[in-house]
Amino acid sequence: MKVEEALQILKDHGFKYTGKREEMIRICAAEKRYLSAKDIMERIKELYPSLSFDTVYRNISTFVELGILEETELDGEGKFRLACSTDGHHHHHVICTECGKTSSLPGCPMNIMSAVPDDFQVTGHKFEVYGTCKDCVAHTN
Amino acid sequence: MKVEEALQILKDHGFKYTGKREEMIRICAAEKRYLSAKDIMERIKELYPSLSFDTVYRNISTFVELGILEETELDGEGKFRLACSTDGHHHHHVICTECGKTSSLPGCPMNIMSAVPDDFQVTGHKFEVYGTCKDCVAHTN
DNA sequence: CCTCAAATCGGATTTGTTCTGATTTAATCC
DNA sequence: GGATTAAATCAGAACAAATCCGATTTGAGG
Repeated sequence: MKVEEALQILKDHGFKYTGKREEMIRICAAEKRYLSAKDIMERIKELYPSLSFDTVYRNISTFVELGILEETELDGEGKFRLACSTDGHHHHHVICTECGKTSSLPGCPMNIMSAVPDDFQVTGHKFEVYGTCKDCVAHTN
Repeated sequence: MKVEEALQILKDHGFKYTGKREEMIRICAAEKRYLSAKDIMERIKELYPSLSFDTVYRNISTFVELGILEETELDGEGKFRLACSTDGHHHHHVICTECGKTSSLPGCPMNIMSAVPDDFQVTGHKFEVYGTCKDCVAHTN
């Protein structure tokens, strides 16, 4: 997803444009990596030194609800990255547990889903591969 | 996994036997369901009314490290269930997001893993299907 | 039994996140 | 363009899950 698309989605849903929102999206768009709320805070401080965490958290959850950001959970805290599903097919990621960097995996093991017992109404699924990326392996040596 | 197996694992690793540990394992063994630390606390209060969180949390993480319990995260809190991988093949679950109830899925989409880029050293993976179980669907109607 | 490390207690503390009420600001309408 | 208004932001309090701490108890081995 591109920054402009994300801003359009916000507009289409009647949300106001603010420089802070755009900057948050830009920060997420800048890296193929999951960022924590704290990471985003840190980066946004350059442009908006007095941004409160409330704003960051509230905007993040708006973005997640609108499908602008994807969420996962690492080390007991929420991590976020710009959604990329709209770029093409539904797919999943390998995630570096050290730095959050991601890489796409082709396809989705949805075929298994046909084996889900009838007494469950499926609402979603998560498939994530965890690992250590080249850079982080190097660092720990 | 059976309660006796779990206790044996503890013994083999030089951990002491305590009634509280056994009871925690029994509680988890009693249901094919993910329980939160709070759930476990509640249930154990019948036998041990004055158990402290610390004990529950510390024991839970010991159990997870030893592979006695499996961990996941729902609604921003850790949930746990007795590991069942040792019962047979490596597999995954459908999880009811309302009550934590689980049902097994056959196989694992590890075949996709061959597509993981070389610059990632894989350490683990998670595949979970989420849904609402029959009972919980009925409840919300 | 005695000893000692491990386990537990109880409460304080930390950390990530959400809430609240007051203030500011972007979009709309005259 | 200026007034209006609902949304966005702020600052800090409040919250909940989880961890840490020093003091006390307890299981296992000698």
